[in-house]
Amino acid sequence: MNREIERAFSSYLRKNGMRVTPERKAILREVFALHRHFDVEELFDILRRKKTRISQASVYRSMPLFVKAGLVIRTAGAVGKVVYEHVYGHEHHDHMFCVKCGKQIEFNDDKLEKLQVEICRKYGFNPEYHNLEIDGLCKNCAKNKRTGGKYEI
Amino acid sequence: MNREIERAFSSYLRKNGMRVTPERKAILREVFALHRHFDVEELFDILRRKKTRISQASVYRSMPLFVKAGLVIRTAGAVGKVVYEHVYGHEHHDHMFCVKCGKQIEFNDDKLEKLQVEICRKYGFNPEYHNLEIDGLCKNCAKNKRTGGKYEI
DNA sequence: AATCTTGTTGAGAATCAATCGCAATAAGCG
DNA sequence: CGCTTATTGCGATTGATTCTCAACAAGATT
Ligand SMILES: [Mn+2]
Ligand SMILES: [Mn+2]
Ligand SMILES: [Zn+2]
Ligand SMILES: [Zn+2]
Repeated sequence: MNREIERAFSSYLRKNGMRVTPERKAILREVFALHRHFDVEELFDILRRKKTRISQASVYRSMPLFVKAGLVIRTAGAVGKVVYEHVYGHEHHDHMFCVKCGKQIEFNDDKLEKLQVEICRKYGFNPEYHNLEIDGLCKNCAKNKRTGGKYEI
Repeated sequence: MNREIERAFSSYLRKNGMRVTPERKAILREVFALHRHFDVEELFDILRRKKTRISQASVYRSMPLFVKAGLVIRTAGAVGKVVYEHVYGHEHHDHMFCVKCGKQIEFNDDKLEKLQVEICRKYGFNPEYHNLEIDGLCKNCAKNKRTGGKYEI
């Protein structure tokens, strides 16, 4: 993981009278080693499978800190589940999600971003953040005709 | 509530070998009397405050039926909570959500919808449904300078 | 380096939403 | 009116997240 990230987080902690602990650093390291969306359970499993003896409670307690520090966001996942993704050093993107095979496509369209801002202006709304998830069928699943599908909406 | 909705739902039930019960009808009636996003807890409270003696389990069991029948969707709410909204007879719309006062703006922009379809085509993706939530500050809250805010992201 | 203050940790209990199991009930059909 | 079987209510259960609290340790102070 990047030194820069660790420094950014430590700085955030100190600025808010919190402490830099090995647990927090270890969790953060895993978050940035995971290049996909994940939930706390997955993250905890990974930490447990390694030597670390970090408690579940600490993982749950750390996530909101990462979010507030601007390093991680809560993002799109199966509806109703809390899912995270690291964003520090990444560009903003939106998602397509195949309801049949679970495939996830990340995309970024400049025209779309601009259009959203424009629409907000019409409503006098000040956008800070947005989340767009398009559900449907990926190229593969679209041709192999639809059947059941484990990721029902 | 509209007779038409009840008929549509009854028809869906019969078509699938399920039964039309007074409980299901009562829950559906409340869902369509509620003109905003809601979670199961709210819905159950409303039902309980009225004469009805419908169990929580029945409410939880009914929601997926309404969704499958195309009368209701799971939609945007505080991230991580399961929130519903009735859609039968309503046009598709997206949401802006004020993180300070909780105000919700529903909007529909044709250009935005078309652009999304276009982007999907580029990825060979077959969109079926999408969910766009823009978080930020509403007109009012934007001028009254930002402070805390009970609806943190 | 030793000491002090106070934020943090781990473990398990507690909480909360959602689901389940089952006996009693009642929808739908002949 | 009966028969079949889906549905209900209730309480128990699961699963995720939060809380409690005593032991610990980060970071400031001397
Ligand atoms: Mn992503
Ligand atoms: Mn809406
Ligand atoms: Zn697919
Ligand atoms: Zn507002």
